Amino acid sequence: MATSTVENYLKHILLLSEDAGALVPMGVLAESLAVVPGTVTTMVKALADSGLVDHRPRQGVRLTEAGSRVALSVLRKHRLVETFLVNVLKMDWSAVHAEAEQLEHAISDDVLDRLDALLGHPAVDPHGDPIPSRQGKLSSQVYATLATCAVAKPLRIVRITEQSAEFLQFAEQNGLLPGTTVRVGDRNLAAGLVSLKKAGAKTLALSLAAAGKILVEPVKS
Amino acid sequence: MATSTVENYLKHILLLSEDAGALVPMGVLAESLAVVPGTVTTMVKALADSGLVDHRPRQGVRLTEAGSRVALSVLRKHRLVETFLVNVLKMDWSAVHAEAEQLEHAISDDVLDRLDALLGHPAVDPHGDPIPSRQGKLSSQVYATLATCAVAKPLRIVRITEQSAEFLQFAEQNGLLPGTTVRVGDRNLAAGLVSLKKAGAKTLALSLAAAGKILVEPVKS
DNA sequence: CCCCTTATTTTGATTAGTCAAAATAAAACT
DNA sequence: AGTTTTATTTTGACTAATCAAAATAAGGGG
Repeated sequence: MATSTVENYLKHILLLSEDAGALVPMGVLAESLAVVPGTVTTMVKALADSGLVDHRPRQGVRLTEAGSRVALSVLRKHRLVETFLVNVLKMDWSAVHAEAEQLEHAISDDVLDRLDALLGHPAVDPHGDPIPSRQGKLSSQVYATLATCAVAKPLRIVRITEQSAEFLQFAEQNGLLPGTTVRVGDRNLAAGLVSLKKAGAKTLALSLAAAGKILVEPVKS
Repeated sequence: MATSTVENYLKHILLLSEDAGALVPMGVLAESLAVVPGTVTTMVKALADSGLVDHRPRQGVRLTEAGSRVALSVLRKHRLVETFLVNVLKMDWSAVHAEAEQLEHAISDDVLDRLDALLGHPAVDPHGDPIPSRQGKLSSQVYATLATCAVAKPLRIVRITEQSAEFLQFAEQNGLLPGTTVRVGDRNLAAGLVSLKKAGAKTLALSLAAAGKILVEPVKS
């Protein structure tokens, strides 16, 4: 099991590499980790020995496949924990980053999966940053869902991520088809309910699970 | 801020001292921490230097006032986290101890308070062990509440911990007075609801907040 | 009272992670 | 090209936490 220091190095390398595979200069990494450059050189060489990074002396460092897996897992924990802290514990936006910084190293995969389910499998965290999937995919084209989007803002439904006939019928009967514009009136995570407003129609209540299957994008107005 | 190793030493000393102030032998502590005795001697001397414990050479160690505060705070985190994992994330009883062991060192007081509120201020964890109060009081005579007790088992109401007239009237009108025997039918933490069964009466739904104010004890039958 | 067992403490080493400061390589200007 | 600036790497040292194994007390029989 990687120590939390190792996890941090990998996470920072991931976040600092512009596009996948780009070399991160040692000085930049040192700055980001609030550590002197010499320390980074030492650690990075150790990480390279364990096969987690690829170290190009005097040039920089990048993640290997194995390192990338670890880094994405840590990032997933970080962002899901942030989402939990804001959506369930009603914590302040600005305070959650520091908290998550600690918790991301202490939380197990099992707990994480349950948290993910509780939150309705959000695609983005409260800041709008994409949450890597369980399989370690970090999609750049990310849609929010009705379970995770901003409230009160007008949204266009873009996709229903559920194949079952029952669910699709339910969506059709309530006019929740791709293209439709809706707004989330209120979201009560404790009760697992989302209330939805459609122009010229009465308010509709939706379970969190159902809401999580409806992808939306902000309407540019 | 105490390192998590320090927190662990203090927590173990607390749990191993039969009554407050009893000396814990070094060997017992070493066993409990899965560490060789020499290590414990070294660490305990360091803890004594920081004023967290009182070390009696060749006899044992006990917590000081300051050490006790830290230890109780860690224990509170551990037990509240366990309660959260079982009651909200529906994790297995047996698995939560190891998880909480990690999380207890990563969680802030702020997060803990919010978790405590979400759970309805439980007095005991899923194992029935008492949860220290925010002020660091660990009551030995501990009652469960309708928000935290075992389901389906018959329980006698022993106390209503709420002074407001409205609440007491509500309790009286629904026959929830000390001495009454009830059973919890189902508890849905996501929805914040507890359903209550009284012999020869229809099922009654109660909010988690209300349930948390009603202390009960198991009926010995 | 002396020896023997048992618990505790010392001593010397090790690992992970860090810093300060000197040494080195690469880039960037004249 | 030659020199200066800048980034990186080395080197030596430190802290927290640990172990192995030797040294030291404390008690408990005989």
